[in-house]
Amino acid sequence: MTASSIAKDLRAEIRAGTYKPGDRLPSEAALMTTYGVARMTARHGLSMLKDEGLTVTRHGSGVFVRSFDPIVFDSTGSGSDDSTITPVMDETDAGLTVRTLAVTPEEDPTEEARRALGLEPGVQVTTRERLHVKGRKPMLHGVSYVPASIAGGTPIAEDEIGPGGTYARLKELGHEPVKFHEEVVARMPTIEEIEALRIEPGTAVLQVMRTALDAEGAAVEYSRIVLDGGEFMLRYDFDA
Amino acid sequence: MTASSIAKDLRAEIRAGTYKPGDRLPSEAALMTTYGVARMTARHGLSMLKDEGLTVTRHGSGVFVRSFDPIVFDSTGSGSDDSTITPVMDETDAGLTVRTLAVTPEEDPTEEARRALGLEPGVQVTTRERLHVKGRKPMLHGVSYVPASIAGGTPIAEDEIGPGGTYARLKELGHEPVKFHEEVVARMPTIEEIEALRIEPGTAVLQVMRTALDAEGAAVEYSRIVLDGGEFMLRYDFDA
DNA sequence: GAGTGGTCTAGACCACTTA
DNA sequence: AAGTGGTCTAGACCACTCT
Repeated sequence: MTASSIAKDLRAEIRAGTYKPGDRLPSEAALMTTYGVARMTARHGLSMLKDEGLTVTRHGSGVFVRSFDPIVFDSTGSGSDDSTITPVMDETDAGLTVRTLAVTPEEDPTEEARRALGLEPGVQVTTRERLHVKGRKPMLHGVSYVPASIAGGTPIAEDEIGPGGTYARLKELGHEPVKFHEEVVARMPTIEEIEALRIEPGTAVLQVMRTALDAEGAAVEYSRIVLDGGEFMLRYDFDA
Repeated sequence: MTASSIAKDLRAEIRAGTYKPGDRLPSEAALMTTYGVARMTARHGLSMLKDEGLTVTRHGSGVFVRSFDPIVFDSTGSGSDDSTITPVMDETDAGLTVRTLAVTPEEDPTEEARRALGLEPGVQVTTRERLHVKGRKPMLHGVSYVPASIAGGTPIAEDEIGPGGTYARLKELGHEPVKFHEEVVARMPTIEEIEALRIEPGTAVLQVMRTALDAEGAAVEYSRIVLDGGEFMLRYDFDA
């Protein structure tokens, strides 16, 4: 018997519902005896399921079937219900609270932000870094860049930005975002993200890169948002 | 020395650019001697990088730094350039060709499709399954569901659907899609997807679930699209 | 204390790639 | 043929959880 066939059997049983979300799978010792393999082989079989995102392991406790009941991240939506957050409005629903990690009034932008905002080299930006938390679990990490020529001396460069967040302040400053451009990739988390968002092995992250444009078509904000793929679903509504 | 510290060193060297995309990393044997560890420990260190999506391994050849140069999947876009595909228009750019895998004129929908289309239990659908391929590499797998009451007896239920695909035929039938609703999740691929799309270890997939609505607000098509996360980036343009 | 998963060692044989 | 990664064994010690 091989690690792959152990994984195959357990995977089939999970799909069939023999093991349901939250259930514990057989221990490594149990798999060793039932399949007659060395411990490393049983472990390898279990680690395959973990890498597929089918299970989570708890040290000293066991291997458990994972569940997925996502929060909806709705960029195009205006309203929101209990399980939806609408980041453009900067509301926080779905039991999430925002923690502002850092505000830097003037800073050299990352190359990525500089290009998204269409800035010349050397031009500075105001940077806001935040974490959205649900209970004790960090769910979403966001960094927002606004040209310092717009944000300087305004609440955007302060720790307390006020109700409605960056977009509300931009509107007051005559730079209301009217168009948005988003790019989305799915990738495995970096080590830093695994720690910051406490991401389980076998979980991908969604990275959303959003550029907000004002009525003149000028880029007034760029956000780089990383979401725990095990916790979120994106939603977009648009016309043909 | 531990597996983690080997991974840490190599990760830092990849980020620093010591090893660039396409470069080969030190072999397991080399790591055993430089770090003075057993082979399984060196392997474990390398496998961490693979699981993070930083490297790809080629059996008998070595471990190489991965590159990411994505094709843009632009649902909201109308035009398209060399590296963009606009699925709503059913055009295939970016060197992709479509292979129709199966067309089923009448079938019970999956529960997922039934709910998205708002159909009563027992109502049947026309199903089209396709694969988008770039050279020999499968890139995207899509399954499309249209109520059989609409698609029956039309080219949508034929192998050859004609220019413009499902959306062009729906328009001719008086059910032009005017609104779209998309949901996106990032997850690890299933075994079937790993085989069908030839997905590298450490790569996530993007799953796009799209519902198309006609002018009456009726759902006329539901698509479930799975994209290789190592090959694609999604793009959305929308107004506030 | 008993049971669980996490890590590491030392060695074997196999499969694939490159030259 | 030599070098590479893929798999498995048998055993050790450690860290964490549960009762």
